Amino acid sequence: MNIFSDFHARIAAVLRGIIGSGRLPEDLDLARFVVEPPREAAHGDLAANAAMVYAKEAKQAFANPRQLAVEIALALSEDGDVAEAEVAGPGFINIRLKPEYFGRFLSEALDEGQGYGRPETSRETKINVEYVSANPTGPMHVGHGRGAVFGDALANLLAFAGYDVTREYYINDAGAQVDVLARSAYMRYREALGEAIGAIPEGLYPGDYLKGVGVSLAQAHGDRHQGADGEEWLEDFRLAAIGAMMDMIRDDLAALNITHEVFFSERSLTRGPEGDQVAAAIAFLRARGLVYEGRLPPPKGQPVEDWEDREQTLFKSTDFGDDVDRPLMKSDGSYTYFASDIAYHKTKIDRGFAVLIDVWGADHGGYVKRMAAAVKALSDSAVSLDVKLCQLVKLMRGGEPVKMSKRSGDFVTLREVVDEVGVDAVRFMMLFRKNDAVLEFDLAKVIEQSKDNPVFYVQYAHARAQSVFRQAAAALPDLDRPASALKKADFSLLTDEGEGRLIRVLAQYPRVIEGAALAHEPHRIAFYLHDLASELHAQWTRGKDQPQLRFILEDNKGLTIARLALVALVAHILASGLALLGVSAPDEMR
RNA sequence: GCACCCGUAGCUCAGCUGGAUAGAGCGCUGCCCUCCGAAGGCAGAGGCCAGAGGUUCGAAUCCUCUCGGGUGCGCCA
Repeated sequence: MNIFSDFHARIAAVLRGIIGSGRLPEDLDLARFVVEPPREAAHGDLAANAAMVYAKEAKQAFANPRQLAVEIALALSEDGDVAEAEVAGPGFINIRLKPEYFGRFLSEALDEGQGYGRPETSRETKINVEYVSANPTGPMHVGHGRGAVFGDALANLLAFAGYDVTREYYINDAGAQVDVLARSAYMRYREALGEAIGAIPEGLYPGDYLKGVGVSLAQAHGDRHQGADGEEWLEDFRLAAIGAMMDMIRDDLAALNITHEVFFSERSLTRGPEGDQVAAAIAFLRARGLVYEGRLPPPKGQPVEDWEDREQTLFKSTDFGDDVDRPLMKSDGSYTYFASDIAYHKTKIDRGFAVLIDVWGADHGGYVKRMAAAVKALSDSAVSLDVKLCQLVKLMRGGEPVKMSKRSGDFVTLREVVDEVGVDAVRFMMLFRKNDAVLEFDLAKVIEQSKDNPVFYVQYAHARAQSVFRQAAAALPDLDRPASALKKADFSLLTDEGEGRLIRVLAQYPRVIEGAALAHEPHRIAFYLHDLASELHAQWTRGKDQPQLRFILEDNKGLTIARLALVALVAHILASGLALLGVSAPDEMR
């Protein structure tokens, strides 16, 4: 149950009445106004801006927005659930709800349990979330981890919001880099056969993580390819190395509780059973007059050393808002990465997705416009693409940056971080920041058991709620089994101001979910949970100075049940919200 | 040179797609522990929302420009 959308509907009904009387236009867009929590609690429980939003349309029949507001407020005062509706400021309609309404709300929300907050409107839109898509050439680093956690939480969120979500990973297994990988594996293969290979040559991947691949290649091929002149081993080694890297990446992801439903191979676009899908995609665009042969001006800024002015195959991305048209073929006749990516996104469209979300690193920001242009061109603007860019992660320890030398291949891997601080800390902290803001991740702080550590703070709130139930069972063993009794609690007993605040925060959860899902911003959930935890901790603390505010009162079972119900709902939301973030909700944290 | 992202308290960051007197944590100042969990609690100071225009009932939020920081700029993915 969402009290904001409930009242949005009620106000819309009032507006329809006014439309019926001819004083507002027939085609008024009733989705334009909002019902929201007022900043000041003194303003009531709900605030609506309808009168101001429709000020223009109301000009004929109403002298000013306030007059329209007064009429709406008047109608609302007739509503049995409304205690008071008044007009404030330039035309805000402030609504105070009756306690019985909140009682019904709490009862219904408890009934929904952990499903509380799920949007009431069920949407069946198919959404594809492509995330991670790290190159299969080595272990994942912390930056990859951010995109991974972000994409995963976003997918959870969208699924909770009722969308049909597919989690997908695009394996970049077709370019020159995987040849480099294969050659690097070849060095390790020779090493495994006992050869002294010395330092890994410049341009190859030096990391130790390929040693295992070398060993298994040596086992599989013996010394057959040792000292080979040509590279007839390349194809086999490439496949083996990619396979091993993907296994490693999948393991790293599993350590973060991340699994994808689809792993889509770039190579399969040209070598799969469907034939050359890149050629097909280009032909598709060509048929629409969006591909041509032409010349591109040399790029400004840093001069390109070997710039060669030549005619090339270009996609007319400028027709769709890009800055320049983009090449589809390299000078050696092979496809550009962009061409493959066009074909890949075409498969998403062909597979019936109406919304595409790509999660990339911020360094790929320059690529967004052309991809958006491609999706528009491919779908005739019917499919939307939202590219979420994740900013970099600054790894810290106790306020000091963690040194990483990339040259020696000695960088901190995602796996090392997860092993050190745990999944919960990594996931929560990655989501406790907007995706496009740089994230400082302090290895020391995130495992601190203190109020300063948001991970702990939120998890502790859940543990504390559970602790209340344990205490209740011990203190009042003859209490009616809470689970069944909670719904029927007399919520009118919850008259304390702190309890009122808690209820108001609870009521916002569906709104937060909806907003976060719409904006593709899972961090909003993390911040909301922090607020909710804060409100629970605050109420708990008030019980220290004011014993009558404690959740458990041995001499007042009715009030105790009502308060336990409140705590139960908080716990449900904490558990469900944390689950969306992929963070555990422990029952105790001793 | 161009494009995109960012600029909010001393620091790290929110700000619910345009709402009312801009918030949180840390740090700072001052109080508070016999008490369901003090791994805390309460109160206070701290702001030209980078700057200047514009849009309107109303702007941190939208538009334009300027300044400052980051990212990227055929045949890398």
